[in-house]
Amino acid sequence: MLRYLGLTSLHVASSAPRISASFADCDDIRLADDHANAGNADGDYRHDSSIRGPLVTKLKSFVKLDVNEVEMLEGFCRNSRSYEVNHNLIQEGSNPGCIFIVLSGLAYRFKLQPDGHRQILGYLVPGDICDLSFTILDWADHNVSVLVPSRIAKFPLRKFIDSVATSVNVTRGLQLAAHLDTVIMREWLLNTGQSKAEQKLSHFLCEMATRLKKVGKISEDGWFDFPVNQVMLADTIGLTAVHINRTLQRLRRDGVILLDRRRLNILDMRRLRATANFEGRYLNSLDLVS
Amino acid sequence: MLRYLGLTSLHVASSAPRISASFADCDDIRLADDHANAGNADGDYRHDSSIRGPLVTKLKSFVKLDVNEVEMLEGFCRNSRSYEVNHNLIQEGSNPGCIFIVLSGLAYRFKLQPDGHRQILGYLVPGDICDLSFTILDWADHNVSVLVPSRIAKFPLRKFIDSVATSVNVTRGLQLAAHLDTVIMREWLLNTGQSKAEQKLSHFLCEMATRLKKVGKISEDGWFDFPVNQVMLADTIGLTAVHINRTLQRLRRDGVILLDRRRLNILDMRRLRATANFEGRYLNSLDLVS
DNA sequence: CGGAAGATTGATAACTCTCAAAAATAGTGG
DNA sequence: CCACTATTTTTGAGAGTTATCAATCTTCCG
Repeated sequence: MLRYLGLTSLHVASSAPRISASFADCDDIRLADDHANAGNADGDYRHDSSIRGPLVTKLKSFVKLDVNEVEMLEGFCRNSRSYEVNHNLIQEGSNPGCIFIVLSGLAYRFKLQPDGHRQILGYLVPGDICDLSFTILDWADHNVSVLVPSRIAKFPLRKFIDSVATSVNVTRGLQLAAHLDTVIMREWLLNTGQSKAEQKLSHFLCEMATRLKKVGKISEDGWFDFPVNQVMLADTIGLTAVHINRTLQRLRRDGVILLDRRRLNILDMRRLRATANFEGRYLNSLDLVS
Repeated sequence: MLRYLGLTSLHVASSAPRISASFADCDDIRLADDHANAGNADGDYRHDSSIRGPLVTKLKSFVKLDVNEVEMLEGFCRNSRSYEVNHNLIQEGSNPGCIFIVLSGLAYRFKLQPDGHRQILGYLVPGDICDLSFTILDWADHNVSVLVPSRIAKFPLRKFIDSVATSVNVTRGLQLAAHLDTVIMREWLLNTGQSKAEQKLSHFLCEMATRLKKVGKISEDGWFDFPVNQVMLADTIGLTAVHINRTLQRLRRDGVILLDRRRLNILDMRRLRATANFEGRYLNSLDLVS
């Protein structure tokens, strides 16, 4: 029952004014290991997500999985460790030879240009894999780094490909996961093409909130860890940090969001979505209808 | 030998001041049909590209193909027709049930927002397929339209998937083609994140020139059809048409490009690449090393 | 020829960047 | 727990870039 206590304490903590660890890895370490072989009967999703780890939760939103398939996915996550801030998981131009699965924390994809410009290309929340495209070409065209202390599983690419091939459902689930990455990227293209800073920023906040909510990282009172600093926000949506700062201030002044010490609370989602022109559908468009 | 005459006339025409048809479909119609069953021995690539059609050329840059595999690809292109400007190939939210292969001309992917903003997400040059992701999910998250009169092949999705599955090389070639689309999209994200109009526009021109050159659409004297008007350029890189106009003028005044009546000539590629921070490597990174 | 679409121009407003400095916060070791 | 440093956030002023709007000119096409 210790495991449940661990979970409970997490949930309780989340209504306290500050959750220091929901993004850090300490909470989830035991979960990932203790419950690897659990094989519980299907419960509700919130329950599942905590017990089974985020990868299973994510794939279960795409496809039905039997016990063996869940076991396979958990096997991918068994060998995990904690990475410190700024650890480079994948280097542009390298051949990683393995895939990484984010179990807790936050990672990001980015490119660097000779002129110093850093463009952030995407974020990886718990349950996300980097990089499924290695099953096609084991050569990275961009970097992946860790944003906060994160627990991340590593699994040999060759074994991964062979395992996945044994299950139609897992194969399809992972294909859909990869496709969702593409869909999100297209939405980013749409968003960065917008002219106004407030709209771009709002859209990004909407997306992150929606994705984090899906993996249970937002507490009931609406607060969630949001460790993306203003320089990163700038490199994400293609503005300067100073301008990000002023845009955030406007959102705060208008009572749309609260943002303090790397924790965010969206007070007026309706308004944020409106200014963002945010249609969350693309994030759920691949989900099972059932 | 009529076929060769057809080719020759195309090549000759390309050194004349104006090539009216290199983007239009009339030239390629016969090629696609007449040579579907040619099965020539391997010649040099330039030769292949004209005779075999752009799809085979493209995949041959990724993988080695035997006669049967070439035949399969040509089979995909056999049922082709000409589409007029602005014909909508794929509608957001629809289930096309087939794939389209651009044989000649130019098509583009785009999204429309409620506020009227149109974002162009990518261009399809001859040899490009839309959309390989339908093999995963037959549901379009964006639109695809035709920019100039274009010859485009249509092939049933179900049959496509089954055929492809019979060949390891074709499967891998198509996977790489899909992956290249992703790589290009990431580069767009990098590019649209840049701050300066001149850089963004230059980068886009570099990319299009490089891709079109690869499929033999640029004549020896450097001219090529470039039917992307200033409104579309604006919607591509996220600026207004007026600003595009002024940026183009600067590029012309500086002697970097010539652009007249939908035909473009890049006079100073070195300078264009420099202002664009363009590293064409990403476009060739999946090619066979051989 | 005549209308439609596309390109160009000018003036002005709005937005975003740059630079530099100060304030607040986070992280570290004593 | 405090002191100290590094990082991050905030502020201000001014310059530079881009958007907006409306009009004119050019090209395209039937």
